[in-house]
Amino acid sequence: MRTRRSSEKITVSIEDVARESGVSPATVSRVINKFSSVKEKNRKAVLATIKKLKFQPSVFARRLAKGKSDVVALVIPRYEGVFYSFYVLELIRGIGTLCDALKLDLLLKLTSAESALNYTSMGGIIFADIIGNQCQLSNALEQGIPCVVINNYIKEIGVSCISIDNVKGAKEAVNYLAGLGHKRIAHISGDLTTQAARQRLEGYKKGLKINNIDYREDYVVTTDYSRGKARWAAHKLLELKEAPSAIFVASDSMALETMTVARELGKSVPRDISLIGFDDNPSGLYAPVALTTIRQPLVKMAEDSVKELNRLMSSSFAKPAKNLLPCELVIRESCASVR
Amino acid sequence: MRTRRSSEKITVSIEDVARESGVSPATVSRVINKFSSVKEKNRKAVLATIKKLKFQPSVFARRLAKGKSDVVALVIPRYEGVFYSFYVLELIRGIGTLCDALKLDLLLKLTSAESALNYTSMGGIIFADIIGNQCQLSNALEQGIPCVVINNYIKEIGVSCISIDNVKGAKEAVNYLAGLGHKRIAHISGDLTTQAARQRLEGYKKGLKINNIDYREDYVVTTDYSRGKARWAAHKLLELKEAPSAIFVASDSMALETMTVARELGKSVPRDISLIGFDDNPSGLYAPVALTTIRQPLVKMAEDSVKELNRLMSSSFAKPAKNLLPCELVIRESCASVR
DNA sequence: CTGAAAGCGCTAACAA
DNA sequence: TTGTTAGCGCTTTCAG
Repeated sequence: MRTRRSSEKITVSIEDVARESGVSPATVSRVINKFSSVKEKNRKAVLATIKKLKFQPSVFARRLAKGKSDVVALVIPRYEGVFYSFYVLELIRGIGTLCDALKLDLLLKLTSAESALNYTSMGGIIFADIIGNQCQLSNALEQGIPCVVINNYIKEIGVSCISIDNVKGAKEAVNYLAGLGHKRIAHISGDLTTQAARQRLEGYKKGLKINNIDYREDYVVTTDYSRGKARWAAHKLLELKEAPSAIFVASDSMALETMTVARELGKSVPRDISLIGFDDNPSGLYAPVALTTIRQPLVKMAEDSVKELNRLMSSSFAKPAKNLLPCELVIRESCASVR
Repeated sequence: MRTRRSSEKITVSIEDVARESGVSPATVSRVINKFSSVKEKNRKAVLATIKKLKFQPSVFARRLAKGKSDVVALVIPRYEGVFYSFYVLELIRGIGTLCDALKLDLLLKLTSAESALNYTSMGGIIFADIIGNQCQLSNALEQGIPCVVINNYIKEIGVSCISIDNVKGAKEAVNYLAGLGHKRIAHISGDLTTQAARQRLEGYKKGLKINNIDYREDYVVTTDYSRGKARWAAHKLLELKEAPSAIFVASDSMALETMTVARELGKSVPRDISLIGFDDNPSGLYAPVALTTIRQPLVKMAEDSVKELNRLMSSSFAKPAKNLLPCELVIRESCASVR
């Protein structure tokens, strides 16, 4: 006897379709799953009833029976300033669009680094970054769930990584400034708990070395990527007795804040101070002086991450792959050469 | 006999926990679901085994058995320019954070307006906007799924709406300009297939009327919210024989584009042309001249939408509610008074 | 307070 | 080519 909890929501099941079409549930299932073995006549009948009854196969029942899930979880560690970084939005855009195309469900996990995830619903996980949530990553891996990490090149663990060459990008930025004749080049660094910030700092140092410029501790100020901190850092640098003539800033949004501070202090960009950012945030285009920056291929990273995850999800034999994408110097108007 | 498909993924089930703790599956289930009836001793034992075995209850099995889902789907119609509007990101941020807090799963559906959704997985739906996807909305409603619509005040249908008072906001913008002495006030409108754009246009007209300014057709240019179109519209208006002295632009990103065009044409903002936007996009702060704008409480809208959806999902008797939030004039530097 | 047993809606052998 | 049947892992009466 069919007991229905109450008349709350009327769900039409595969059995209803089967009865109505005069076939067995199995045949209906075969039609849904596009088995070629079903006789054309039956297929048509089933398809017709499905439409007539507005039947939609229960996603949960199907996943339970199949023993696997086509859900991609996008885990975004929630830290101060993530959302001002332009980074996340582009990622979501790229990942969301591709998931839709590949008929994968996208589960958005905007969560604190410590919170435990229930992995049973996830067919695979994309980590937008690893910031204090290594634990989530290693647990997932231990559970045998395919994972892709964006923005972090992790050598130690066998996990797929899609990241950009931050060191090279930063080096290039400094190189460019040095090429314009700058000797006093400072750096506003991001949150050093992120690998990207650490690598950009490293690239900055390398860039100096290549150009035989001595590293000065007072020329490096560390922030948490937030605008507030950027403002503070900009003041610190611009009010230095021997102020820098150029600053490489670890993100565009912070570079824009720096530009604002400079103007408030009566300094002209790029005449008095050259500025170069990182991200290619479109806001940089609308700044008083268009911002020179390092562009990272965010949408490509996003798409690659889904493709890679899909590959891992499709075959249990697939081995994780590491991928390092190049970034590109975008010259606009915020840097001048010094005579 | 337990047949396991292959040794692919080892899942530990509620039965394993039961056996290991010397109780029945039902008791384990009761512990998981925090039934107060379980004897303390048993609860402890079960909890211990759960930890020991790293057991996580299968989300799918649970949903199937319970017959309901705690998944919130956020449907974002994918149209040209959605992602440049700042709007979406703020929404995702607010919704994502609150869903996490309420332990609701967030399913992101970045999809074209025509594509059919499988509603069986969704406990409720938030529509980020209704743009050509009325069909998805009415189907969902017909299936009895709780829905909340953001950014659209739909009178005709019994569905919860969270929107802002676009008409009033636009009126206020025009009022402000008129108050500064402007008579030649133009409008760059957004995509008129969106309700927001239509209402802003309406508010613009009302604002003119209140101030006894005649409506001129050549002073209104319609776009699709994209930057390219904004550029075109700006040219069209600024190169008019009798050019306007002020423009109310339907979005900040378009206002910024307009500002750029004005400067390219050698016009100074706000001396030659006053500009006011809509959104309070932070980019406006970094513009050559800080943008005056109308602020909409996006994060509040986002949070309210989740709360409202949660209310609807919690009780099948809950009736949909309509909510109109006010917006606020933010005066910065892009408008000047005319003598 | 606990356990047995019957589903939830679908898939996947196995037979026919 | 199709139907029968036994699960997938959990919840939920209903007894006890």
